[in-house]
Amino acid sequence: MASYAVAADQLKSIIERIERLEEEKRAIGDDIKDVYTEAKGNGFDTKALREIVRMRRQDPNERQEAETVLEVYMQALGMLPLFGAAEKAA
Amino acid sequence: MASYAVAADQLKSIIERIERLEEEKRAIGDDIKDVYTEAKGNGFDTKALREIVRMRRQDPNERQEAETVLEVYMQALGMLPLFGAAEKAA
Amino acid sequence: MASYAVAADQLKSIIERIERLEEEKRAIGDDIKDVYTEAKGNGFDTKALREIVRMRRQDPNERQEAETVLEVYMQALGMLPLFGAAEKAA
Amino acid sequence: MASYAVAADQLKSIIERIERLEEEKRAIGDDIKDVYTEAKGNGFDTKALREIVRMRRQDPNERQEAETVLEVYMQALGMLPLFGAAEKAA
DNA sequence: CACTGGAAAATGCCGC
DNA sequence: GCGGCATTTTCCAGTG
Repeated sequence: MASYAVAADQLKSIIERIERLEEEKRAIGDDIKDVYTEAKGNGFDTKALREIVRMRRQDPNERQEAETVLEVYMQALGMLPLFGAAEKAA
Repeated sequence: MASYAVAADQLKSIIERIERLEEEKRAIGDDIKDVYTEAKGNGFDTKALREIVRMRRQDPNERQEAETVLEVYMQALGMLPLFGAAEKAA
Repeated sequence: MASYAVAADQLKSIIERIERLEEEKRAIGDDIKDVYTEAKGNGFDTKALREIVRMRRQDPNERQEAETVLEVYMQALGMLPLFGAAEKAA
Repeated sequence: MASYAVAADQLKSIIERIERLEEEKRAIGDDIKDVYTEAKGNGFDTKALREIVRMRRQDPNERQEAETVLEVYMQALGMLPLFGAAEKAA
């Protein structure tokens, strides 16, 4: 019977730890939002900012590969790639 | 009192119409998923496919503008744009 | 070389199928919007309507989670289960 | 010309602040994952744990929607409200 | 007409 | 390794 009590205590502890961490995470998420809002107020384009952040987060090699696949498909569809592939080889 | 009954009938009708339409919408969503799955089975890169679809959906001018902003930011951050801007002017 | 052409055709076919399906999906989305708009014109509260639809959509899921250990955990945490176990067996 | 430099500095600052915050956020996300992993090692069902956390998170929202016409609609549709209106007034 | 909040899509992760 | 789930991000309608 005591074991149930122990389990209940454990459970409570787990849930509370998670909730505390999630609260922190949410707070930081809000901070991030604030930075974007402030940036916007200073005339920056938040969508472009987000894209920059995303690009920097990615592995350059992966990004490169993804881009290459994309261009092959665009070629096949007759969509001119915005930029030539040739100069990349250089 | 009858007016309540009428309203209840109207309400039911509204809800059911929406639910029917949402069911259709969901079914089409499943179809789309199937196409991607099949494409994947044929060796296509679904992520790139999704990007192609997204690009074709976008207004070319908007895409162009967004890209321009992005490059300005990348320049300012010393991130070499993957492709030169010069050739675009051409 | 022909294989590239084939792949290009396949690719076009895939993209077009997706685009067609997405167009259908979008049209249905518009229909749904129309129903809400019309309902609003008849004095219904669209927000509440959406809530109703959401609730009815979620119900089946809740039934499925009946077999989880959820209730045991809720008991241990002093959260009353929404419904007694007895009535579920019924 | 100096203004460009200023803007570039501002931009760098913004990006770096976001990246720092995202790193913190990611770290906390990892901590949360760790708690779940540890709990699992102690015999808890992580899926049920997540459900508990979600339920506790949603409760406040449900309280807020108390003032909607939801119940009227539910009545009209023969859906019993989860809780009586009387106890809400309390 | 910009902004906030909510729905939809997409990405990433975990379990099988 | 893949399918399904959860999270995250994006989009869009409603609102001030």
